[in-house]
Amino acid sequence: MKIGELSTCTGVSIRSLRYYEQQGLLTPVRLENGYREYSPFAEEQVRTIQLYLNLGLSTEQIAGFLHCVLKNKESFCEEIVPVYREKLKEIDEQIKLLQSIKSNLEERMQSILEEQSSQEREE
Amino acid sequence: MKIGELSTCTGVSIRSLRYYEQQGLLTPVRLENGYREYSPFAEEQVRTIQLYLNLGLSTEQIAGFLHCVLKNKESFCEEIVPVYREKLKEIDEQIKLLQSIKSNLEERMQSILEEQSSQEREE
DNA sequence: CTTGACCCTCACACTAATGTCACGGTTTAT
DNA sequence: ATAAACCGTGACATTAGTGTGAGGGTCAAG
Repeated sequence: MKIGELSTCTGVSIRSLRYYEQQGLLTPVRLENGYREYSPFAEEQVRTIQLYLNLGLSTEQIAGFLHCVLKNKESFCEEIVPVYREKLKEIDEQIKLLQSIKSNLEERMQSILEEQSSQEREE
Repeated sequence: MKIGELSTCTGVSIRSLRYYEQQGLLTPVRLENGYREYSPFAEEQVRTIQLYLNLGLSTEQIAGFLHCVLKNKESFCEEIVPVYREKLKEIDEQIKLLQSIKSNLEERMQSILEEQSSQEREE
């Protein structure tokens, strides 16, 4: 399978496929003419990469356990647990920050709206 | 007040003060020697900028209402309401996304831990 | 043999605020 | 007069994944 086919059947851009290779996530062989040749398993592999990217993991983190996940069930890969834990912690912090900003914004919004309506009554 | 003093008394780096100027948030006059001279109000102005940056607004957004906020009470500035609304919408989307990723991660984590403990019992 | 559809590499752009370095002028105190 | 402490501009780096374009090789069908 050449890169164009893999791109079409996965919906991932050629640019991204080459980037994943550069990050060590894909290792196609090269034909004599220099073209990348992907095994049939590459399709699933790309979908797996996308799955983890959508979980907010970096290519570097994914590179750390991808080889294991592709051979075994995810639950067999101990490498993945600390990554999940770290990501969860990070997400919790982000949510907390966003919620505090949200409260702050809502309060300010409320003050403005109240004051504006009281000004209207005075006019 | 020169830039070093303003930096010291606000805790904002000189680099950032110059950047704010470039973004139209600060407009110090220039002395004959080319040095920036800030008015005494600049200190409050910088604190105000920081406040809005910490609410996650961009310098461009801040530039849109800063002049008003510095002259009037915030509640007098209608320009600010749509910015707050937009930011709130954005934050809600981010929180939603983070929470769905969080659930997903927690489920996966749970599966792994359950399966691992069941494997231990088999050994 | 030419055209079109592939493929290759390299490299710059993007976002946004900040850090940092180079290079050079100014002011102040000794 | 010289050194230290300021100030100025300009430019590159950072993050991480992706888009995009240049310039050029390959291959298959007509």
